[in-house]
Amino acid sequence: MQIDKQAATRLIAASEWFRELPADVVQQLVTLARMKTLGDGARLFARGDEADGFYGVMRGQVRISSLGADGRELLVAMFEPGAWFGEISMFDDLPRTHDATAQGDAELLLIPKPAFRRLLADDPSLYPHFMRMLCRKLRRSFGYIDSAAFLPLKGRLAYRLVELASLHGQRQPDGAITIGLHLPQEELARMISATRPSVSRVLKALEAEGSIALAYGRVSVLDLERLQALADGEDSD
Amino acid sequence: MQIDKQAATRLIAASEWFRELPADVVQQLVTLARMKTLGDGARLFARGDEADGFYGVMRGQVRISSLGADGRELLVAMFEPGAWFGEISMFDDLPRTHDATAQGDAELLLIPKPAFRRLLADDPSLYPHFMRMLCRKLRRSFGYIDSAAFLPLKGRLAYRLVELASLHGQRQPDGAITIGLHLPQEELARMISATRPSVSRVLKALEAEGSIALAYGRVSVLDLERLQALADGEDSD
DNA sequence: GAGACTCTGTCACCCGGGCGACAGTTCGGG
DNA sequence: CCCGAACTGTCGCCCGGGTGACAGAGTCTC
Repeated sequence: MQIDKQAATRLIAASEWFRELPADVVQQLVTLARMKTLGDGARLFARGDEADGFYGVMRGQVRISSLGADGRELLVAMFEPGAWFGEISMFDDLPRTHDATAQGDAELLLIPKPAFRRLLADDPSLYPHFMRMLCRKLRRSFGYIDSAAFLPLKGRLAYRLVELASLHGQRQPDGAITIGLHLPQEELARMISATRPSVSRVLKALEAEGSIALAYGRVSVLDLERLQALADGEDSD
Repeated sequence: MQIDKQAATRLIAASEWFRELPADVVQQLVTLARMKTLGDGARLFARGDEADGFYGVMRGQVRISSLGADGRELLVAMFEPGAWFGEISMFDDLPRTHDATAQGDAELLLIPKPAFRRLLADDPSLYPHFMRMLCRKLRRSFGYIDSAAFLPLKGRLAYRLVELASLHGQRQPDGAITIGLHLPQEELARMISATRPSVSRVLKALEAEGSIALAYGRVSVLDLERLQALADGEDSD
């Protein structure tokens, strides 16, 4: 698997994780990095697997999810080109917390764990930044927990749409925010642990209110304030 | 507020967070630490507050919780003497993520944020350890999210009891594990976002199975395996 | 040991949302 | 351009668990 040094350098240097690294360290990482190609639906790792390294997305998408004992899936995140994931096991040396599978053909850059750890050991000044990244993830988890604990389906969906808009949203000339993911209702349902028909009902309701616009496998946010209010539990139905 | 140097030294030196610190640094922390006394039910901080420091429990208990828009409470954790909390805001400099109130009269040790940050700055070798602590918290969050997403009430309760047993359990001579907290059903209900009557029903069922023993405001675990199986979603009702 | 408070058991009623199913629509590939 | 696959709208039925309420039991205080 030939590695595209240009692209790898860009992926690393532009990432939130490594953007503060000096150029020579980035180059060093590039030489240590490996390429990984995955076909649509291929599993990268599963919860409980020992971790091989830290992954960056070059092409395609990676789906992060949890599987219930009954086979139901909780869709935790979708990573797109430029994003990095899998860091937790780098820091605590424990197994993977989630499943990761390719969504569409994907190309990933892998920084092997030894390389990552050496990077840290060589330059401890990286820690504060990485720490902040972890804290951010924790805060996001707490937000999700609260939304799951307090909100009815409509609120949870609104919460998730706000998040998706901020992570994957593209502002349109008319002010709408299109979510740049293939988002069938089934997929949304898996994100908020609900069922497809329920999501359908609520989406229709939100559309009727004018809060969102719907297209085949696609959602746009028209009234972010309104969704935010719903996500905050302002139950003005 | 006079600070008991003996006790403070013990609290710091024995903690999971600071146990690797050399004695002189511990002493330095003691001199920088402040004492805080809280009456029953007094609020230490609320979500959104700016953070003043890192807290250790000397006496009493601290309740960590989240408040929904409708006033419902999600009980996240109860900290007892020896435990430390409030670290997230130390690392990312952002506001508190949860509410903290005293449960019964409590005495806390506060390491002010500047002191904590200086500690880190002076000795970056502390980072890896703190990072692991954060990762642990993240993993716990993920566990909670999964349990909330996949398990019915009975499973969620079992999950929580297993956790409580490991955090607050005291092994009895007869092999039972008594949970060393005052645990009325109302309290359990707040932990798993359910209602008291439902918890009552499920507790009775678990008692009838012989998985737990109940007393007034107290729960003992008799069959940890069984609870674990329920928490894993093995739905052999 | 009386009274107050807290905790527990258990009702009857209700409702959000799951389940299963099916028809209609949109899209994409040959 | 057509066919099959993927997606959506919408049923009717059902059930886990919420709501409100009340009586009984345990515990603490004075």
